[in-house]
Amino acid sequence: MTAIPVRDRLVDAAFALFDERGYEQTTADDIADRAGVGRTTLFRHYRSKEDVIFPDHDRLLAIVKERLATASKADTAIVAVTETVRLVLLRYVEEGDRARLRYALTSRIATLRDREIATVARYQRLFREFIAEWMGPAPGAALRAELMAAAVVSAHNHVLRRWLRRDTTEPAAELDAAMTEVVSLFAEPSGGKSNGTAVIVLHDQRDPEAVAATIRRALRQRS
Amino acid sequence: MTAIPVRDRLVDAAFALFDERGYEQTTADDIADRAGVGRTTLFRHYRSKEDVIFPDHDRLLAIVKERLATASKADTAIVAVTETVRLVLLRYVEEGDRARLRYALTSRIATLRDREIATVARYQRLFREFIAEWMGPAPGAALRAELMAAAVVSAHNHVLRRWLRRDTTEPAAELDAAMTEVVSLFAEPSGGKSNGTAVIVLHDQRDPEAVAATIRRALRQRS
DNA sequence: AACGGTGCGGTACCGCGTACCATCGAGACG
DNA sequence: CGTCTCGATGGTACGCGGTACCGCACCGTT
Repeated sequence: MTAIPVRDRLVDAAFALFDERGYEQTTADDIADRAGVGRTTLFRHYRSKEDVIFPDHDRLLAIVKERLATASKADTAIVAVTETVRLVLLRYVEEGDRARLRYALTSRIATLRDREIATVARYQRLFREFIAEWMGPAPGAALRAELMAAAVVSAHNHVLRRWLRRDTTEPAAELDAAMTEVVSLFAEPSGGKSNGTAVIVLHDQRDPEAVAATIRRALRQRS
Repeated sequence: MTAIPVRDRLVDAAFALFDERGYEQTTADDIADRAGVGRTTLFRHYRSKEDVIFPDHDRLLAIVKERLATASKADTAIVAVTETVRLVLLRYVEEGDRARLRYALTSRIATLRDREIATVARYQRLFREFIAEWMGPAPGAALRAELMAAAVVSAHNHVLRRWLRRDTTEPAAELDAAMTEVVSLFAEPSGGKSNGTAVIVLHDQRDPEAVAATIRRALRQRS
């Protein structure tokens, strides 16, 4: 009769009840009852009441870790990060309206919002460790790795939220653009060791003084 | 006899017990008992068991909000952010060993770590809103504001953790350096509107090609 | 001395999460 | 076909965090 697995029935019941009565007004018994199972079974499949409406982060975290680990070539590090972030974004997008309903809940309920933030921090940690290893033990690299990891995750969340709010229908393209901006923020000059004088002539829509200021800043940050 | 206020006694008891038995092995009754009060009194002063060992974030959040709100001059926006971040850092540093003990706990106990992360996110939100308003409704400003807020908070946390781990004795100076790096990352050319061609001649220790690449990147991120 | 406010303790209750045990159904095997 | 095993389920009881409510003692005021 009910070919739908217990886990899925619990998820459906939880989303429906949270939407109807609100999160705090829904007890674990309510969810189990609507799913047609006992309360024990609920906690057997999900660690907590919150877990029911959150995707399987453990699995996705493992995927991210694996994806980053299998990219040791120094040159492809940024590519690995970008592709991994896109992978995570697409996971959410695939969920469709379910992700939007979760977003509506996390926007209203402080408990769920905190939970979401905590999981995001775990992703950020993976990216930070990867970037830090990629940058090596240079002085200031730890800070730069932390800043870059934060930027990567923020870019992802920014685009994801825009998609959740239906502000965009092309989340993948927007993520690429956002990641391009992130990479350009942290781009370092290539490691050429020779000394010299640079003379650059360029056409730009802005005030030459402003351009010169930009250049001075860009070079200063490298020293 | 006991001139020490109830609130402080509870904090002392909580830190001591968490350190001795661990967080989960300590019940709310244990804390109240050691503080010489009833369990009811504990929850009258602190919203939850976790709250006892966390500083008064509500108050500090209000201070941050107020500090940012009283800085509308466009030119001093970065200064306002920097000074506000330093203000928060000094709050922690003033706590001394108590902050370090809390750090030891948040490093081990997932529940407390998640709590800490959630509060940090609230600070980040304040900075994001302030920076976004400062940047105005320009296209891409929302993303840049989010990235910058994340960077500001990450820089703060990076330096704070270094101080907590006794990796530095000059947290304020290190924060200034970190914030300088953050600002340089996000520095924009001044808003001159005129068109023109820039010719720049500069002396630099690096390969002219590398310098040119840096400049192209710096200008591209503006478009 | 009567009064009201304030801080505290005690009790009861709800709900989450865990531990433990009983049960049932689907094969495996004699 | 009977029985045994095993995995999944349900039920019960418990610990603990957090809330609501009530009663009490200690204040200063009038």
